[in-house]
Amino acid sequence: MKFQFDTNSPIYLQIVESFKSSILSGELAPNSKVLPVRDLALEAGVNPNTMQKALAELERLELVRTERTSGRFITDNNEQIEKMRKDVADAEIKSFIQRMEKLGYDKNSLLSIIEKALKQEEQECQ
Amino acid sequence: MKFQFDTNSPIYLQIVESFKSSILSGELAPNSKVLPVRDLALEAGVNPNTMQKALAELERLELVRTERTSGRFITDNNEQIEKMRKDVADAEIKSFIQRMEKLGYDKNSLLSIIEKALKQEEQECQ
DNA sequence: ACTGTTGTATTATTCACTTAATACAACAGT
DNA sequence: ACTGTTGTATTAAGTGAATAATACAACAGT
Repeated sequence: MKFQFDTNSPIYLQIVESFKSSILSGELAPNSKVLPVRDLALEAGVNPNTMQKALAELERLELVRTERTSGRFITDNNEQIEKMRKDVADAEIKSFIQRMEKLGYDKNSLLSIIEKALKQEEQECQ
Repeated sequence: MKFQFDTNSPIYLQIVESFKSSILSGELAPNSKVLPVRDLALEAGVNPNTMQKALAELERLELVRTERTSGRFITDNNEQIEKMRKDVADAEIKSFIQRMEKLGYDKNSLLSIIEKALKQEEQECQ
């Protein structure tokens, strides 16, 4: 798990978002073990305190649980995961539409533009 | 022009983005006059220094020019505006697709989800 | 020439994020 | 019981964003 940070928002929040996506997509399986804080910090190239802050936030979101002192685990609440996944996707879409509209694209033009972008990406991946 | 800031990225950058969209969409007409820094700061509820920093960045991006001491004006370079608008939209779409894919949505499911969201929003606006 | 409006520069303070270096607490495995 | 691995807490220092309070510089309009 490699992180690439941008300088314009707190690192720990970028870590939270990265984990969140991985958990919601299932890339990190429910109930699977999370690496120790120190290892994760080393891997991501950040201070252990920063990683700890990110994990504490993930715990607050109930995406991760702590079993002192065996370590941390991805939540096993599949319903919660599926619900959050839908909520996050919904928010993502809404914010995307809003930003595109502020750029002057109306709802009609949006669909065709996205279609074009998707087709282009498919070709590039081949 | 009202701003609503979130706490997780620098205010001055959020201001830059807001102006940028308004300029690229044409909401702020080319060559039109920009309000004085102090007024804008007051309107946005931020410190004049913060607004000044945002405007300096917009100038660096050549979206705004300064005529000391008449004030600031939106650029009149329409080609540049149109080019930037396309570039920004393209980046916006790419980043959106990438984030949705990290959430586990493949390209096929994306289109239908967006269609649904667009239809839903149209109804809500009526 | 004067005055007001404009952008710009300077200095200081506060606050959150980040790093750093430790120390402590709880338990699993032996 | 011992040891190592885990999470957690604490204190300090450095950095950049934001605010605050001024002061200065350049010109337009009169």
